[in-house]
This record gives sequence, structure tokens and C-alpha cells, in this order.
Amino acid sequence: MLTQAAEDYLKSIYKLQEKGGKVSTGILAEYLDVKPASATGMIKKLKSMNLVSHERYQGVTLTDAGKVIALEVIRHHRLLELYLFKALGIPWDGVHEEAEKLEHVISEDVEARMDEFLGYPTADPHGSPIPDKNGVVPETVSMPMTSLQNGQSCVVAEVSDSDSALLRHLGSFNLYPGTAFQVIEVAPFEGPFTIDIAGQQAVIGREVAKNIFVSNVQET
Amino acid sequence: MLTQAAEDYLKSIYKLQEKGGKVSTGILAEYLDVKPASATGMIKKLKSMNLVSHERYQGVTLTDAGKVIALEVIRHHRLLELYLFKALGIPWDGVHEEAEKLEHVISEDVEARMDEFLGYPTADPHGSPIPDKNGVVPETVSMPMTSLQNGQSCVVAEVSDSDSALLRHLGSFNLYPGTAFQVIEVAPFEGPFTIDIAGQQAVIGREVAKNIFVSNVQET
DNA sequence: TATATAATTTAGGTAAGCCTAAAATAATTT
DNA sequence: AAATTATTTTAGGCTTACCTAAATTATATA
Ligand SMILES: [Mn+2]
Ligand SMILES: [Mn+2]
Ligand SMILES: [Mn+2]
Ligand SMILES: [Mn+2]
Repeated sequence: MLTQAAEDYLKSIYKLQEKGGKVSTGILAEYLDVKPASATGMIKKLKSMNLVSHERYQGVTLTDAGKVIALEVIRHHRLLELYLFKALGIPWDGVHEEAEKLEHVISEDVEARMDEFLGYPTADPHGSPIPDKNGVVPETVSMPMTSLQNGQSCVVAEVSDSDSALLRHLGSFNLYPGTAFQVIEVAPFEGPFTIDIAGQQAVIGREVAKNIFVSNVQET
Repeated sequence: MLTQAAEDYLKSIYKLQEKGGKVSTGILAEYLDVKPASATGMIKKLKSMNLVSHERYQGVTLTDAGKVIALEVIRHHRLLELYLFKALGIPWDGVHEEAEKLEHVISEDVEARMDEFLGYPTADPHGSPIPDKNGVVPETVSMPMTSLQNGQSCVVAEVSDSDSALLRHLGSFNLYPGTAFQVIEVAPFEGPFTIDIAGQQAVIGREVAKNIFVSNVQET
């Protein structure tokens, strides 16, 4: 079994390489809130286990074996988030932190039983896809809310899950995955979005909108 | 927050001092499957945190502060066992191992929600008492099965939870906490017990019987 | 192209928590 | 009481995963 730290590195490399290929040591260190020297050390260890490919100064990528483990940890994390949300009623702004610790500790048996209890779900409470037990990630199509135009309607697909205060803010507008809304106005000069959610108006700033991804975009 | 190792030491000291006052370094090391030198090291650390009292060569006991933490970990463990058993259907011979890891990782919020889901239970699947959220341990009265006499009837109160194979063996006879049985025969010279469980006869060896505790003992 | 800046790696350290081997202390036997 | 045996502690090592500071390499700028 890998250590918790090693699993977190693999998971992070996976997420970072999804948007941008090779992952630099500095980016990885910043993402994990450690110093670059620490990241270098772990990269060496992971390389010796053939879980990552790495050449000095050239960034790191997962090997196939490393990807399998990364997806396994991500599956644990997202299944746990949904389970804690649905079975124990933990609010969606609290599940990430719990799952971050539990993901390294649950057995494959617990994983399978949660999966069954939840009816083999494909997305966590924040809309992120849950890899299936073979590591296949459900396809998702979404675009950042910031690319929406005046008058367009859409459905919330996914929101970033790690900022608890942001999630509470979105919850106050009922902006959960699956929620439909329409853009009433986009203020000029990179200004905020005024939107209509089931008849209720809300003003969403740029910084918040960057963390919201939408699908089913239509002109109205 | 204490480390997982420190929490396990406190939990173990609590259990060992329940039956025999001061806990020797050797007994503690054997219980935790580490060398005595390692136990000495951790005892020093716990003493520096005022969680245990210790004088060289004289054994160790928990301080009040240490007891609070020990009971908190035991509460986590037993609530988790019951939750995994009832909510996820994990068999009673598998819950101990899972709980051993999860106990150090769940939040007070998860603890409280499991407690509520389970209806504020007082015993885990093996009959061990669950300390309440204030650290109060429910009173239990039981005696070892080995002290039973011919013809006596009783109810299973508690079985030891750490040996998975033993638990499967007991399960094959339906010997769960709450199960009633009657002693048909006690073979002489420290021999096995022949018992009647709801009309089914079973032969229980001495070594197995040592791990079973009973209550409601009555002559018939 | 030479120099300045930024990113990355190397070198050396710390803290947990385990280990083995040797020394110290306590308990038991003669 | 002395000698033997058992228990406990000390001393010194190892691994993981982090750190800071210095050296190296790559990239950007003049
Ligand atoms: Mn994690
Ligand atoms: Mn999530
Ligand atoms: Mn434990
Ligand atoms: Mn138990």
C-alpha cells in the first residue's frame, strides 16, 4: 500500500495534467501546499516505483500504473462525498474535507457497498464525475460560466469543491448541479452576471463565476 | 491533534488497565504488537503531554485527560463498527478491521450523525458498550462462559471482536449478542461445552468459550 | 551573446514511530 | 545473600515526509 502522501501526489498530478499535459514541480508543490524541494523528493520516489515519468527540469506525468491509482483515489473521494451527503446528511460544503481523509482508509469492500447503496452514481455532490470501478471516467461536457452571453439559459454542471465558503455562497442561491438559470445581464468591463434562478434574481461576481461550469447552453 | 499511533496507545492502555490497574511496558507492547523499547518511547511522549502517569519500571496509567481521549477513540471505534454493520451490511467479522483505521479520521460531526442514525445505541455488534458523547460507559454485567455449570441457561452478552475467524465460527452457530442458549453438558477435565441454541446443539471448545461472555444466567 | 531572473534540484536537518542490541534494574531461585 | 532470569530502559539506526538554504539549470531580457 502507498502512503497517504504518495496517493495525494498521484491524485494531484492527475488533476493538473488533465488541463495542460506535463506538470511542473512548482505547480505541483503549490497545489499541494508544500515546497518545491519536497515535491522533487516525492517525484523521485514515485518514479522509482514506476508510477510517474520524469526528467529533470521537464515536469512529471503519470504512467499507466500511476493513473490507475490516481483514479482509484479520486473514485474513493467522490463516492465518499456523495455517500456522506446522501446517507448522513452532511452539507455539501463539508463533505470535501471529510473525504480527503477517508479516501485513503476505506477498503474496496466499503467502496463497493457505498456504490451499491447510491445506485452506481456518476457524479458527486459538486458535479464531478465518479470514475467507475474499472477506472473509466464518465464523459462530461461543460463550459465555464464566464463564457456565457446575455440572454442565454443553461444548467449548472459542476462547481469546484474545495472552498467551503464558496459552496455555502452558491447554496444560498440554490446553485447546485442540475439547477437551471438564465443570464439576465452581463455587466460590461468584466463585470458581474445577473441571473434568474427559478424566478429569483442573483448577482454573481466574476471570481465566483470562474468556479461554475455549465451545460445545455441555449439562446432564449 | 494526536497521531494515530498515540491514540492507539491510549486506547490500549485504557483497555488493559480496566482489568488489572497499572499496565506494564511489556504487556502494552505485546498488545500493540511492537517491541518494548518502542512502547517506552511512546510512553515518554504521552507522559510529556500529561496523558499518562509513569515511573520507570512501575507501569503506566492514564491521567484524566488521557482517559477522555481513550474513551473518545473507543466511542468512534464502536459506533463505526455498528454503523458499518447496520448501514452498509458489512459482516460482523469484518467491521473491526475497518473501524480500526476509520476511528482516527472521522470528525465529531460524522460521529454525531452516525449516533443519530443508529438511535443512540449502547453496544456494538460484538456486545461491547459504546461510551456516550460525554464519555460515560454504559454499565454491563457479564461473566465468562467458562464459568457456566451444567444445565444453566443464559444469553450471550459480549464476544471478543478482533479475531475474524473466531467471529465467523460463532456466527455459524448464531452465537450473537442477545442469543439465548442452555448448557447441555460440560465435559470433565476442562473439556468442551455442549450447548443448545434454539433447539440446535453445538459443541464449543474451552478456547472459544473464553472469548464469550454471558448474562442472565439461570438454573433450569 | 551575455546577463539577470526564475524554476528546479541537491544537500543537510527535523520529527514520528518503528527497529535491534546492550545496559540497567527488578524479581526469582538457589 | 548471591546468582540467575526476566523486564525495562537507553543508545543508536532506519524510513517517511516535510523543511530551509545553496547550487544548478533553464528561460527571459538587455
Ligand atoms: Mn487526501
Ligand atoms: Mn467533489
Ligand atoms: Mn486504531
Ligand atoms: Mn467491537
